[in-house]
Amino acid sequence: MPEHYRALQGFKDILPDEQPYWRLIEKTAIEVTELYGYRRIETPTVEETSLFSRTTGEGTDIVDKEMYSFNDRPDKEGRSANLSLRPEGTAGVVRAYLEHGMFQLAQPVKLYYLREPMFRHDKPQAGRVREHHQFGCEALGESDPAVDAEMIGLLFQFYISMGLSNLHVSLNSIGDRNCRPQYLERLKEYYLPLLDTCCDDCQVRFYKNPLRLLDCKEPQDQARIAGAPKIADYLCEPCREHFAAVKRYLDLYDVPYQLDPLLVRGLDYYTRTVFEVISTTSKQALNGGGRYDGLAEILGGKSTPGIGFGAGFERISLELKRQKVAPPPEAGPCAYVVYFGKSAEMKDAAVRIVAELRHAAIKTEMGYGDRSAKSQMKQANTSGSAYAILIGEDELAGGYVTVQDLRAGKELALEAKQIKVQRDALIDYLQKA
RNA sequence: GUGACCGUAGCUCAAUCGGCAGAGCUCUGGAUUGUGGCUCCAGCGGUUGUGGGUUCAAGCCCCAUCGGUCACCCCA
Repeated sequence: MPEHYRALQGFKDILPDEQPYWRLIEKTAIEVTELYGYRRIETPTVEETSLFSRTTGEGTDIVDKEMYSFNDRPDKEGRSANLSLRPEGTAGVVRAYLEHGMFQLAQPVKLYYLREPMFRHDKPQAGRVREHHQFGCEALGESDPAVDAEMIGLLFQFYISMGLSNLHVSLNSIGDRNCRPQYLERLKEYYLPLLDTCCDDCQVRFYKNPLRLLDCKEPQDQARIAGAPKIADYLCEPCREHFAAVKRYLDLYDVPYQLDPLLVRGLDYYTRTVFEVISTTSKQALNGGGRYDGLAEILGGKSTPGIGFGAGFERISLELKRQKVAPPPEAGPCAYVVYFGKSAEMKDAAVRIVAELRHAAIKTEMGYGDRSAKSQMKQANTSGSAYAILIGEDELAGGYVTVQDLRAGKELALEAKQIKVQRDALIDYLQKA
């Protein structure tokens, strides 16, 4: 047993000082998604492993190397299901859509999830932890490219509303099951004669996931990538039209975007539109998303188009700090009750005042532990409280309290910043102050 | 999974050639027995990540291990 417990590698405490950033993200996300007609959904953190392996894809790193999977306790027959902490949000939402018959509702069904923990057993680094939190949207049951553009527009508005800039939207279409296989053949034809000069990773990619050949960062392979056939030139007519419409609608939404023919995304279920929003300064993707028109069928539902994205709280928070966006500060208390003297009667009176103020929804703190008057005043000051409510022998006897304005400077004489307020008039006084 | 750098008080960091583990901040108390920010004093706080090794002597050198940071892979 360890002598001192520590959070697990890649698992982070989200401390009070960090919370204002997360609150800003949450507040903005709720405002913007609901503006666009999305409704909140929360799905379980744990699902059957196969839900992810069948959708995200065998062969992807997420499924093959990074899932937290375990056997459940066996049932009466001794069978135990293999479960996983979810590595991403889309599969669970689509499962819920099918399970609850949401295909019966008016389509599309537009859903969002917020601050949902996701788990991937990666090696931690900047903007990457093993338990991370995502804000995501999913629009199910509609293939209209207006939905694609709307979602990207929503996302862009979300970032701008928080005060971020220096972001760009990367956009591509990776075709569908009609045209992508043909493109992949052409890509492999192109790469085959060059293969033995490619980097080791690309040798593997060629067989495992040829689309990712375009993702290679090795300098030596950049020239080959530049000369490779582009999927945009091989899209079938429906995909081409869909992509053209997405771009047109994005213009109507005033969303600036950059076409990136090398953007392919790592999850198997994507079709047609794929997008990321990338920080220009850190080069890191704050979110990733795309259309997944075949996903519901994989899960045994009828063919249902869908599109979604997941955005990482940790990365957004990092970017807010990098861009020096200050979240709204936490509100300090309005009143800080200070009591002079250590009699039980005195402390009872102090506790009673604190209770009355809090019941009246006035944010109130008090000194604890019978600290000295000076010490309590110091704490009142550092708490950021607007007023100190002083109660001592005189006040107790006279049925009043002394209210001291802490925002007034120390230089002011006591009389100038203190006022006697009758006990039963205190709430009224503070509410009007 | 691969690689680089780094682990000293709650936080930020000192410690000369290997020679008594320190400071600032925070917190607590005090500087006229009931009055805030500045100042001053004091206190709390450490098995120098852990385990070995070299040495008269290790925070410092060596090995291992754990952890952190960053990059790659991958991805939010």
